[in-house]
Amino acid sequence: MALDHAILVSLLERPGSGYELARRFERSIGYFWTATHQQIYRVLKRMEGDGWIDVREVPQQGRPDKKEYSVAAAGRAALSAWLHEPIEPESVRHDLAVKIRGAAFDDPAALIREVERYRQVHGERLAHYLAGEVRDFTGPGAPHASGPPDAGRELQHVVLRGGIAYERMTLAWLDDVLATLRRLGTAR
Amino acid sequence: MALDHAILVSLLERPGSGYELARRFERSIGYFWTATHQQIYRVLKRMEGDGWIDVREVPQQGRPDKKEYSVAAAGRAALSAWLHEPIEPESVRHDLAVKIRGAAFDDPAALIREVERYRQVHGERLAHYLAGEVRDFTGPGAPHASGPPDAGRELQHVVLRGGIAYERMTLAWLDDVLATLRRLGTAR
DNA sequence: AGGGCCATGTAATAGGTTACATGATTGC
DNA sequence: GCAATCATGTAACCTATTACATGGCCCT
Repeated sequence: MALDHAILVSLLERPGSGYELARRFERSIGYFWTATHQQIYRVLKRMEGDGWIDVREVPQQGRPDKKEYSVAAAGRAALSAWLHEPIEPESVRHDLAVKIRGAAFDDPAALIREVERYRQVHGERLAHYLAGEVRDFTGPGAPHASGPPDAGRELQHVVLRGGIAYERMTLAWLDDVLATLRRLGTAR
Repeated sequence: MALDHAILVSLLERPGSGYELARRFERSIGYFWTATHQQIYRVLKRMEGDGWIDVREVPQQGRPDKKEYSVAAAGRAALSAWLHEPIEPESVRHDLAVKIRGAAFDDPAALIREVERYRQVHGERLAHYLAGEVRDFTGPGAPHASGPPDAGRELQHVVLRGGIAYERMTLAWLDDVLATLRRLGTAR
């Protein structure tokens, strides 16, 4: 279970409310860990009960008040313990791979449209990551573009590079899949 | 939920027992979908109840008897329906990415050993996939190495190529991560 | 005698998804 | 007036993981 730890990391990077965390899980952190607001509120409540995080009620005008969470000493210790604990590389789950093998018992050509849709989603994700990279890391207006090396920044960048590499690899593979499906469609 | 469908595909490729399916999920099918025997037995029972699969008791000598499952007409129809249903590309979950961003608040150098361990596991997976590719698809003794194009075979191969591409990409990224961590370790 | 493989399962717990629920403000 | 955004939550259900449980055969 790493949702706890993903939330702790996000709150260390910047304290925020459950709602704000949910938004981050749709963007940056969400590139490599997903969570819905329901999950987040549940985990926040549990971590607050365990003394891992502190809450501060923040009144706002023109908006509902919010609870701003920040990481407490116990939470930092729990994160540190987890960081030093070995974890096994997870196996992937690809619906699409199941569908491709299943297509052998159905109509392979019918899968082409589905694969094209996948291709488009991954193309959009890649464009989004690349835009984020320019904005936050490599572009001229990027924060601390020239300055002392910042560990947090470097680490965020290397994670983003992983996302970019993943999307590029996926796009190339989807092209391979499409070529294979088209070949099978015309072979007979 | 695609475990049902992954099992149906596997049983279409070759009927087998729950135990055999569990072994397949450690290998071939398991490259892109994981499941433990407990999950598999539960789903088999449910699919049998729904008439998606048929069972045949197979007595064996020197071994416990087994139940051999095969896909029934209703199961084939359910698979076909799922194949024609659009699915969203799933988001990834990478513990390691959480750890890398978390390392900014701990000791980045302490992560090096963990990343090296990951690197080794992925290197072994790649070697395993490549050996399987030679054995089953590209090697001289591969079945149907020369012959008419076989859709099932081609589709299994393109899925395997996806696994190979994934492992290669991951290894390259882990090298990038290691270089970044080492740079941060020596920078101060 | 002990470990590993074959073979099937139950039970408890944790984690994730979906649907429902409320209510104010801002902009079109 | 309607939709979107901000903000928080409950409840039901489904899925997945972990631990426990059994028992025979084969090999060293």
